[in-house]
Amino acid sequence: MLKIYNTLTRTKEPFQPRVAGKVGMYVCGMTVYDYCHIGHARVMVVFDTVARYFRYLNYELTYVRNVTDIDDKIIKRAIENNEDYEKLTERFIEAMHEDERALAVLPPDIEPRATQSIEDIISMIKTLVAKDLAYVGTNGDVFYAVNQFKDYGRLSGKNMDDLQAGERVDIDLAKRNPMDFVLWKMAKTNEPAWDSPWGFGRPGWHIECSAMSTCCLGNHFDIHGGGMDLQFPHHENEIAQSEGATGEKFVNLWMHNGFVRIDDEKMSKSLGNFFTVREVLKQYQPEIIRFFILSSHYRSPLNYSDEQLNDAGSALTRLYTALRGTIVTSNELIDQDYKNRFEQAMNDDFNTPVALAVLFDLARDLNKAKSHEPQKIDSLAATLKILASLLGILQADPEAFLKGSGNNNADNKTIEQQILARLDAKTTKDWALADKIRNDLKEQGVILEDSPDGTTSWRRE
RNA sequence: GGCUGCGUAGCAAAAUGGUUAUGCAGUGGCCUGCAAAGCCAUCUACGGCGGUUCGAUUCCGCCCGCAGCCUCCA
Repeated sequence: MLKIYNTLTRTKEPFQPRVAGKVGMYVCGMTVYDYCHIGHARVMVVFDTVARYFRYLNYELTYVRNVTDIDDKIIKRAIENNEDYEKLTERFIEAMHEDERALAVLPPDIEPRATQSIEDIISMIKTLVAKDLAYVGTNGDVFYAVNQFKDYGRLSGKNMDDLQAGERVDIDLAKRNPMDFVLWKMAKTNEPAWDSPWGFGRPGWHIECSAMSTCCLGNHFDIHGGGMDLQFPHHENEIAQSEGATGEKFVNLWMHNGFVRIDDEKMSKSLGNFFTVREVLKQYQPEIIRFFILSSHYRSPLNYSDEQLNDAGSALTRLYTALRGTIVTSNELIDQDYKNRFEQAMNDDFNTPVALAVLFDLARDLNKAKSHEPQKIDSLAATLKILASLLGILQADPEAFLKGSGNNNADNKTIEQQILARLDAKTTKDWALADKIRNDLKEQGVILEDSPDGTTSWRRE
């Protein structure tokens, strides 16, 4: 039985789909004005893994992840770059897709964009205004009247009075209540704008997600996800908008992933302490990044450091080494014990660290089978590869992974030649020469491994 | 100040009211010409103080420390 932690109730709940056998999941995606950093990668990988697991459990999943392609930051960046804002967003959407593919993140089923959903957004705002949940402020912007929505603050555990007691900066006098938030923002000269009953402008950030999610998945759907920081105010506002407009319950289950940190501090654009995915990819194989992300539970903080990435690389190397030389053919050989243990881990709120631990136990068994019980090799290897596929890892050719890491110099052909030379030296028992060749390669980051059958395999460290 | 959450061995990271997590690193052994890889064995734990309990790292309370949200942020 799959259990998932629900932010709304702060407990793990047995997962109950709204419609038997089907799941609708919406995840807040990127605002595309810059390259994705490792924090964004975490969202993509985490929810990709969730999506893979739902499909594995035979749910008919509709996975929606939006793209925010119009907002203040985009406009600002476009002006800085002296670039058309649509060119800018196209560029970064393409870059995002490249990063996704590198990280083995399967594309969502639907990827709606704010600028392509303007009609839906306007119609939702109209409804909110008609229901008196929204009003036009003194500056012409349309605001949501937070006081009109009784459950406001429930998701994030905020109390309205406490919030108002807090020191809020820049209270916008156009609003009736400082907590009210923008639904429709009037355009300044030369800003991108769409016509609306309130004049030319653009949607506020929160409304687009309400409009796009309900359009794609219906007024009421199963799962809504995103980073922790979106809990308040973004998701709180989404609930107020959607439930306010439709009069129906919006989402059953809210999932929030933890942050990536650097030196125990949140990685974020505003702090400037972020690493982009493509930056990290220059140093590490993409699968190492994915493994690193899955090596901690999705709700825990994840500290980013070279040491951690290197460890992830070593760990993956161990798994691929176990898989080396095996041939995976059929699914029917899958080992039930390991499958059960793996599913148990994943069923417990997607506990990927435990799921990975199962894979390591499996790898040890596989290594043992290689020397003692060859008849078990095929089944164990198949089990390892199939279970790993649910996490989006171990799908590459082991040799390709083991030889492919590193940013070093020696080309494969030279390495192979050196190995042949060393094998000659070994047959004449010229250990000095054999060891010299091995050491020279080692200095270039190439590790040699002699096998009992007289051949030598190699990998990059 | 209010509200969340966290504090596990050298590092990372899980589970659990009494029994091996797991990975990397260390130590000893097997294997090897020597290595590497692999296998076997093994050393480092549960922030502090109280309480509940036959027994707590695990439940409860307090304290200390850390992070996040309360403003755009995955």
